[in-house]
Amino acid sequence: MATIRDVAQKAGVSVATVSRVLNGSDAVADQTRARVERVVAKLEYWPHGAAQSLNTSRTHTLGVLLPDLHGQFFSEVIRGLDQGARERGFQILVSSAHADVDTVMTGARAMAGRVDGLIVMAPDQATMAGMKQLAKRFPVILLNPHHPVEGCGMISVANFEGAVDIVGHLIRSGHRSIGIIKGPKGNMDAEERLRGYRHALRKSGLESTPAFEFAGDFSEASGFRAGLEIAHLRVRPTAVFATNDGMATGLLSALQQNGVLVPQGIAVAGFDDIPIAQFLSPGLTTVHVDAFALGKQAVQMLLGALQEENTLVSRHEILPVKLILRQSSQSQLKTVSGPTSRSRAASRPTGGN
Amino acid sequence: MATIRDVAQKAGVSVATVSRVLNGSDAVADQTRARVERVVAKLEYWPHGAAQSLNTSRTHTLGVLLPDLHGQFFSEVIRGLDQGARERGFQILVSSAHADVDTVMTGARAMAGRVDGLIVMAPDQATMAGMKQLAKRFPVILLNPHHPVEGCGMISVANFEGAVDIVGHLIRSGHRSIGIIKGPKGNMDAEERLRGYRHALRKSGLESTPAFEFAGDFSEASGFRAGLEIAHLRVRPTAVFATNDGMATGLLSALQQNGVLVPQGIAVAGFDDIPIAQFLSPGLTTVHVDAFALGKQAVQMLLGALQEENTLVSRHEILPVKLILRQSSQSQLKTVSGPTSRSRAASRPTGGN
DNA sequence: TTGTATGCGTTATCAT
DNA sequence: ATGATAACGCATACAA
Repeated sequence: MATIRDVAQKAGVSVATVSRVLNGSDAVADQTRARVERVVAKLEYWPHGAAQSLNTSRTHTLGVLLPDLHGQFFSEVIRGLDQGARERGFQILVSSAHADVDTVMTGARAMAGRVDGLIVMAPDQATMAGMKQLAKRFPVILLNPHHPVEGCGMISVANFEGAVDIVGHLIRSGHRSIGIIKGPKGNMDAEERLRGYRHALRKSGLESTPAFEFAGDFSEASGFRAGLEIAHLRVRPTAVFATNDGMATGLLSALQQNGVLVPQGIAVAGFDDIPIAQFLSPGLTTVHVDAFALGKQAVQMLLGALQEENTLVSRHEILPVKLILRQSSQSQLKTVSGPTSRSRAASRPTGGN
Repeated sequence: MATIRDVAQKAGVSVATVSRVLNGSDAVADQTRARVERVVAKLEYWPHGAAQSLNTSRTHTLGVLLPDLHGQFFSEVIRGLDQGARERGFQILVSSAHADVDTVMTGARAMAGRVDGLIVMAPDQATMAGMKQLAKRFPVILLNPHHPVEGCGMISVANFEGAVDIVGHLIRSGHRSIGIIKGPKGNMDAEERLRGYRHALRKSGLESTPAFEFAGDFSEASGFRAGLEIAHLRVRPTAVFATNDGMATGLLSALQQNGVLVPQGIAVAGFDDIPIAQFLSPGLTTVHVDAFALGKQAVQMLLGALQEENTLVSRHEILPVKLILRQSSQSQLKTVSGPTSRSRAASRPTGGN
């Protein structure tokens, strides 16, 4: 491939002049500019990114460190990141599947000299250890960090508030026996949503019983498993709060396969409002989190920090959430008396309880 | 941050020696190696990626160019790409939302000198123009390209075969009036699936009527719109093939909201087998595409090409697909005589015809 | 307005 | 076994 020297030679000018033309410097004669541009086009010259960043110390790239989670929520965040970046002429360098501190640091290490800043998604308890060290090296934005870190920008979803809201909604709808499907251990979103659930119960004089706190890991399959468990319970809760929509999807599926009607038999609520939530049947009551905005906002914060140094000292923003009411929580509790719902079976009863 | 020179100075050796230690050269005394390693650790020295790639001409990074589409399928492909890459010590540089040739080329241009190769996802008719030019500059892998390009590696999903398969299944189930929800224009997957649909009909002596070919763009919302249209039809097809699962999700939702039972009233089939497909109710009959494997395979092909030059000349692999039968297509056509299904209503009939 | 020369942080070649 | 030094491709301070 042609280098800047090839262009200079063929245009009969110095490399400095070519560089000026390329970078839009005004101090160059129109005539020579035209000549250089012609050669650039003919040679199909593209500047070498690594060489550029080597002496400008700017890469126009943002590093993104992801945990192993997948699903629609994360993919929306990444879309937001990418779009926010491209709007400002940046690209994103991704490294994912980070379980422990070591893999995170290895990923970050490979980004040294290749990124202008770092966005770390959902570092859990285990991976938080490295964040402080990273912050010495790059400007760092933490998304939903397990706890605050000095020197890092942070954006958190209003998990606690959202959980309080949605559980409050279930309580106001008349439910007194409300279960929860928890998320992965050590995960901040999971912990905060659980805390909000317990808080809302306590606030209303209800007790949170361990028997109705079901294990989950944010995957559809884990929601399905919890759903099976619930369907076969002798005494079921009248409502279940799945701490993310993926698990709510699995939960709905398990309940319906076992002849438990939603919302008549059990009300179901989720969290995240992923795109398909409104297309489930029944439509899923959930807490809307604008994942796309979360990504975009993170990029903006990071890019802001790149312009004016030292603006990043432990800045912490909260992304608000919003309750979305759909059919899955519209239970008419008064008309349901027995432990099981009325006898009309679900469309595909494949088992019972 | 510390550079290799700082390390060399503090360790009392030359930069060459430090470089040897870092790159595991054997020609260095144990004693000096230990000394250098100690200094590296103390200074927290991390090599500068851009500088390394400047003279090795290796970046250990793969560029990924994405179209504007999103959804679970794409996010799975990206997971596959990322995991395939990280297993071989590579990272991926992402640039998405490419509508036309110009934005694609701009994205690619920003990757010059920063990547060892390129993976371009689903270039449609409009963006195909630039591929040949890209291939002169990087090793390029095309995923589901609109048409073959000389000099590019290619991996395509067996779209045509899958569509023939699934429509054949509907026909074998007794359906003679089968509709389709089409994908975006110019998109290869969409075109091939449509072609397969028509082929399967023709093969069985059925006619494809324009009236039963509904517009769509692979989004849930477009599937929902098509579903509304179908629900309100005077004469409905007895089965509908949505050309991806996202649209099938929207379709199911619209049908159920309008009191059309699936599969009793209408059988539904999708394409892709995204993770939630099995958790929809009814479970979605679809064509399984291993999106994760697609991504991983693309990386393998690209890395293979990086090792042995010239192995990439128009190599074309096909990713096989597999029919997945679930409840959404289990119609008992014989027992259904009228234009509407039997009287037992859907769980939430909010409208109907 | 243009050219020369230096340096960005590495790796690799060639001496020693 | 180790060190000096020339690239890698570009931007820029300084000279002209």
